[in-house]
Amino acid sequence: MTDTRTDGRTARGDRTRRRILRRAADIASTDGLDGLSLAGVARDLDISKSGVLALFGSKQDLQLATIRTAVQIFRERVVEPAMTVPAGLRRLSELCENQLDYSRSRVFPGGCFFSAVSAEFDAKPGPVHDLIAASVAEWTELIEHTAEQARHAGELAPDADPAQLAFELVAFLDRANAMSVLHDDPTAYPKAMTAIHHRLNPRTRRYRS
Amino acid sequence: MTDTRTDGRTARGDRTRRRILRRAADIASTDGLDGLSLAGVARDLDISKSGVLALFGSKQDLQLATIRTAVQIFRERVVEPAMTVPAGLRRLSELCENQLDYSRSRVFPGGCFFSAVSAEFDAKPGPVHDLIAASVAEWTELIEHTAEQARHAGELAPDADPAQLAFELVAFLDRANAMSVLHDDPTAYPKAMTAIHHRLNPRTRRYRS
DNA sequence: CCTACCGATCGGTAGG
DNA sequence: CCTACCGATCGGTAGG
Repeated sequence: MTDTRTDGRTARGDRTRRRILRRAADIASTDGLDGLSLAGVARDLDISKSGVLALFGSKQDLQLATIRTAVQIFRERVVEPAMTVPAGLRRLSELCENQLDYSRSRVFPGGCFFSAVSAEFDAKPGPVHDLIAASVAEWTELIEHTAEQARHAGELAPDADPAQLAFELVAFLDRANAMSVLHDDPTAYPKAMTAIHHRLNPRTRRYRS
Repeated sequence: MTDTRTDGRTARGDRTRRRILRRAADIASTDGLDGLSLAGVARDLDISKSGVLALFGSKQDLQLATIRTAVQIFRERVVEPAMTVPAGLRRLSELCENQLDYSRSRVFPGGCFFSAVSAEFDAKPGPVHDLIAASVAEWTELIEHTAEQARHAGELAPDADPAQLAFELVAFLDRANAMSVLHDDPTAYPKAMTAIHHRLNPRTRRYRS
């Protein structure tokens, strides 16, 4: 069970698993998690459909593992780099800029992975919906929490509303992604940057909820 | 060709066609335009799959006709009622409120039809993508045009940026729909209303781009 | 990880 | 609008 031959097989399985998941996340960002087919991802990676199924058990399990992979990529690309700057307004700005950069640079070919699959599963009950909703909520709560830290640090007006601010910031981020992917509109990201800076910069920080 | 028997058949075909399209729009708002299947809509309406195909020609033609139906419903529900109030700030406000009401009241069971199908087809080239993009652009251009009218009427600062204002307003509308459908969050629409009023109300109209 | 298979469902056609 | 059919593709299983 633990000899080198079995270890080699396990290691190979892990590598294949990661290749499948990365490809699955790319496919899902353009075609959706339902549009993601076992046969399709297998064909792309030159393995058999049953090979994919042997590693993941069922299509739904592949969908769930794909979402977890996208969460990990999002964390590495957007969240973790912002944790190197101090909590508060600077970190809030950094999170927004990183998210726009993640969308703009097409880390996933269909733009933001979560915008794509949220709209697909928002009205469909089940474990896939629930994992997407929890993953998205984690992000919006981070934005809101960071806004609250900024308020506590005196970087926002004492009567500022962190939940309202988070709503507006996330709205700008999502809208920029949608405009860019649907219309290929180059003004999308600059408009989001302008809107975000108006909410976060000193000159307009007097703005109240 | 024009006797009563043929007329009766044509009239029956039109009625069936409308029933199919209204049902197809409901299905597409939750399951997407690809999730919409000829057999599925036929089953729901107790007609044969080939009956649907006889009336629409192909699945893609059904998808295109479904989008046109949703556009018509959106116009009747959101745009036309706002045309009874004067152009400018009041109409801009009315358009936003009507859109929130259209989303909140679930005219389509999956929330805003266009948010659902935009995310589905934004990264897929073809005539369905193009019709969705054109329909969505018509709406955002109406918002921008109305903001421009408000500026000309002196209801916005002379240096206000209608395109930037439209970006922010549409962002709030889309975000409220997404939060409500994905998380069933009751705070979504009030937050959008708050954000919109801050952009459009006298007290904060001094806000500049 | 593989081949070989299963039933179900898909979009679409033939012919009426 | 219908019945009867087509090939293709789907997710999944058997057995290795």
